[in-house]
Amino acid sequence: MMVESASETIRSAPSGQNGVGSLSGQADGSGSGSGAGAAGTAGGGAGRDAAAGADSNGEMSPADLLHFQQQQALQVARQFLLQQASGLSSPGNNDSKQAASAVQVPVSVAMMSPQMLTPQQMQQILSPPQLQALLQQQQALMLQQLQEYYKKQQEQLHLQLLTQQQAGKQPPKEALGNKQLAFQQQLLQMQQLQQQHLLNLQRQGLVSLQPNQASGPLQTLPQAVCPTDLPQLWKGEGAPGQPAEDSVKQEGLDLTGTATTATSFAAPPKVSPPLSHHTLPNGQPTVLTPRRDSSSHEETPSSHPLYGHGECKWPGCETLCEDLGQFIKHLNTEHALDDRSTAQCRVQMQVVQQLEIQLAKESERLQAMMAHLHMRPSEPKPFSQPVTVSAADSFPDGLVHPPTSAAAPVTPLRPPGLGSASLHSGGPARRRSSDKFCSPISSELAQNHEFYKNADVRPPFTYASLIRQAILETPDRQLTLNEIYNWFTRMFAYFRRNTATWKNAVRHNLSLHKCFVRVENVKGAVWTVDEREYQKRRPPKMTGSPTLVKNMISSLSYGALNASYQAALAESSFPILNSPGMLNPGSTSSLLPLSHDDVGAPGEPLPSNGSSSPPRLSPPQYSHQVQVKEEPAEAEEDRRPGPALGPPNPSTAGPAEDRDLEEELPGEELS
DNA sequence: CCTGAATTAAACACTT
DNA sequence: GAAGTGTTTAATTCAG
Repeated sequence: MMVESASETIRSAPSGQNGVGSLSGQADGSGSGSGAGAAGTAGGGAGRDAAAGADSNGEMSPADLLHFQQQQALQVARQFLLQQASGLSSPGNNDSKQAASAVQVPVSVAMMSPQMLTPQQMQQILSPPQLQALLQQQQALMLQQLQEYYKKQQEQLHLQLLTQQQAGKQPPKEALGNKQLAFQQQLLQMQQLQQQHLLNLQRQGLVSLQPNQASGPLQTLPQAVCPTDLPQLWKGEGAPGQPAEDSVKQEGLDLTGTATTATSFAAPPKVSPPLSHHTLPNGQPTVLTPRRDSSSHEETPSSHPLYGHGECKWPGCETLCEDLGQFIKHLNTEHALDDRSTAQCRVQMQVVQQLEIQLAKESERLQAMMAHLHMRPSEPKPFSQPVTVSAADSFPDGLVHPPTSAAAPVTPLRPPGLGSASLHSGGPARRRSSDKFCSPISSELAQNHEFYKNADVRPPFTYASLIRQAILETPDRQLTLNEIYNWFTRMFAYFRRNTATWKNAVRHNLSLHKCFVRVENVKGAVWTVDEREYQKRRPPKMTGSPTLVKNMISSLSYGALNASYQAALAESSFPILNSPGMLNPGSTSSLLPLSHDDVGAPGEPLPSNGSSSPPRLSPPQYSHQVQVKEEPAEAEEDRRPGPALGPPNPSTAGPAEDRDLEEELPGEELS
């Protein structure tokens, strides 16, 4: 299986280069090939290029390999995610009859999405002493077990890693083996992450995974639960549209006798202490419910989270076991601590991680919504923040973390604020809506600087905006072509390869856009940016569709969550929505740079722009600017590029810009 | 469906 | 002549 998928991915990889855009890339290749039939040269070129791509893949570099493996791991994770999501509806399905094993606690608790319960509610449900005792008991128990296992695992993993790394040094012959090893390493990383996550969650008390799943990632889950549905979940009505009645009923009967939030949450008290037969192979009990058979709670109720409905719930296993004893035996033999198991664990970890991230997002969104509506959230971010942080910081071992960027461990392949754009959006850099309306390249870049620097992910900006950024970042706002190249390679890992392509694109953009002005300098030709031109070329879209502007503004101001907004969020996870700043309604500062860049405030917050005044942009100004910004630009277009950059923000950049231009290009251009 | 923007590829001219 | 730089054209894709 490994082999097949590997080769397949390799095959498809060439065109995409970054794997992401393989589809469009291929289409491109063939398209231009056939289309270029008319133009003989072009066709030949395309063909040759494709061949070259294949070549380069034949001898995949280690980096490529790793990248490809990352993609694959993610793929697998996504699949699992889907599975888990569909199996979600039957949360506590597993037996509760049996004296609950330690793991069971979180199971039942999990269903109730505790993070949504206020302390008050909890107190209503349980008497304080009860609650206290319960919590302590469970937490201690879980913690102990998890830590124990985690420790063991660590040692094992370490050893494995060492051996793997050694083995991985062998060259071509064992390419395949190496791939597997590397893949497993990836998976190991994931697993560790997951373990840690679980620990953290447990520490935070009563936090479990089920709710996350219930609110699954909008991007991936087919039956994603929209935020408005969540309350229903809290009420114990089961996942909407899912045949979860059985499990719910079961849970209710066994534990509490009712299915309401309150009572079902009270279930845990029954949970009896340790008694688990052996150390649990993985600390996350709830997730491994089968999607389909979850409703049929036939045979043996078991105390093991990995055992249910007479079969092993280990991912991809489904081995039938007569009873618990047999299952335990099976578990110990088939799912011992080996490479495969750890790999699978790792995948599962990724699943959980994704879900947690999603939950965090939703929580934050809720916060923002409530803030907007002047409601006071009863519980300010139970663990939405920790989710992100915990993965990164609470890693005692430091064993196999991606040495890349800080962002990498949490969201391996995508920049924190960037969402899935680079992950599974169509082409690499094509169609970057973020570039148009949402993402301020400067702030986005500042935030994810490390990420782009290290991750081989194509930045979601247009060449033009990147070039501009490069130029504007310099003190004198001018760069030679070569310096621009260097900036690209310095700032983005992605541009460290494929040089011919993007360099050509850079040159092309420099020539194509009027906003880039070539200036003969003492030391040769340098390129500068004509901000006015740059701004001019963007507005049209905004002016063209007032509704769009409106939507955007409302989004920015946390207005109604209209459908398009949701869709956009789900689909592409706009940076603007995900960026930390945006999640905090109060922080106008984060909001400002955002628009001020792409709205085109000429005065970019540059390190050293002596002339234009960077620190202006007060909120009111900003919003005003958004709405009006077109006018000046267009008027300016018709008229001459005079001092009229419009009322909103005239004096700042306009004149300054002018001065710059006049200085650098003696009047000639600006036609 | 049309249009504009962006990307990619390629040819060509010019300079070093 | 090769390499780098700059300009231009064309094809394609995508979003509005």
